[in-house]
Amino acid sequence: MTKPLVIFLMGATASGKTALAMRLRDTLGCDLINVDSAQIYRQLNIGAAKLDAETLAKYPHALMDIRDPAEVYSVADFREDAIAAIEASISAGRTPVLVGGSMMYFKALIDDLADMPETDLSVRAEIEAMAEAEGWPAVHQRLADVDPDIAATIHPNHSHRISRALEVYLVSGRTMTALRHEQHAQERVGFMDQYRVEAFSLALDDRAALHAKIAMRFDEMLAAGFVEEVKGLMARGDLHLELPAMRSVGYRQVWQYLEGECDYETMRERGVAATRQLAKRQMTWLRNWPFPLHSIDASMAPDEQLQRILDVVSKN
RNA sequence: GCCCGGAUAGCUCAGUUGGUAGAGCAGCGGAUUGAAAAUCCGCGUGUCGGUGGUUCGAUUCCGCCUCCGGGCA
Repeated sequence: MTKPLVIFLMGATASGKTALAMRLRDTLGCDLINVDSAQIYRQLNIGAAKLDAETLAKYPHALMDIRDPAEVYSVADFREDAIAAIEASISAGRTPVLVGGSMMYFKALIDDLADMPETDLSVRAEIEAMAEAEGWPAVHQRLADVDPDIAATIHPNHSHRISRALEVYLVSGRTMTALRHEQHAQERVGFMDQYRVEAFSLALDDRAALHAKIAMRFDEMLAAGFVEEVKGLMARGDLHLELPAMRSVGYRQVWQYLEGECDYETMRERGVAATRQLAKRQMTWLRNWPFPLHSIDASMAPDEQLQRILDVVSKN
């Protein structure tokens, strides 16, 4: 019994992964599944580098436009949705292709997540208030009192991770360490055992060229009406900068510009810099990925990129 | 042409009462178990504009030069 093929197309921002995915679909007739934490949201279009509606109709992506920007989508939500989409594709006799740059989403997919309580926003707010009053190192100390093992792996300033670990304990009465032990003790069938995963890493290795491309693309977004798009989101009245959707690269900077925090040119520079930093973090994930990736340099000709995937996939 | 103020890291600037210098941002590397395009950690040699002088020693004081602001003509 051969395992069903699942293709990962993991790329840093501005590496051309969307174009490659479209060619792959043209060639193999595969199903595209979005792995981008910003494209999950409706109304995040230009700044999220989302394909236009017309193209999306021809190249449908599962898990795209599935949340309102006021909502919070989590990596656990993603894992569940992605597995459903993968299963649907396979049972329809096609090959699922997961395309995107949210590396933690890919990571959670292959490694599974421990069975932990979902985020509780009110508990998170309590922890936030605690940090406000005493500082994160103090909150970290509280975490160390109940779960020293996890605290030892988290830096005293690492707000989000401290918050989450403490939240798990406050909500469930169980420590993250204990829950992770349980996870590892279970004999669950792993993602990698279940599917034949062929993972491709797409990045532009020439850093100067990558930076130039990022700047160019951000300018194109501005020319396409990115500021207007954010203005529209602001005008809804129910969105704010604390929401994950509005913290996305570019959206945050344009939002701050619209609030008068900086001038246009500064906004542009900050937006471009934030994109560069995102690409760098994505490349850190790819460089240190737990299993070997088939790497494709983004400067390769499109046909060559496609051929590289076909060569790997057609083996066996 | 004259007067005043600048010239220090890729950028904005601080500083050295004379002993060759440090912040923020950017950049680079790393971490990552329900916010992840998030969040956090680590990394700072740069003819201190040029050139002469004073000095044991000048980026620092003095002269001249160059460039950039502002003012007066």
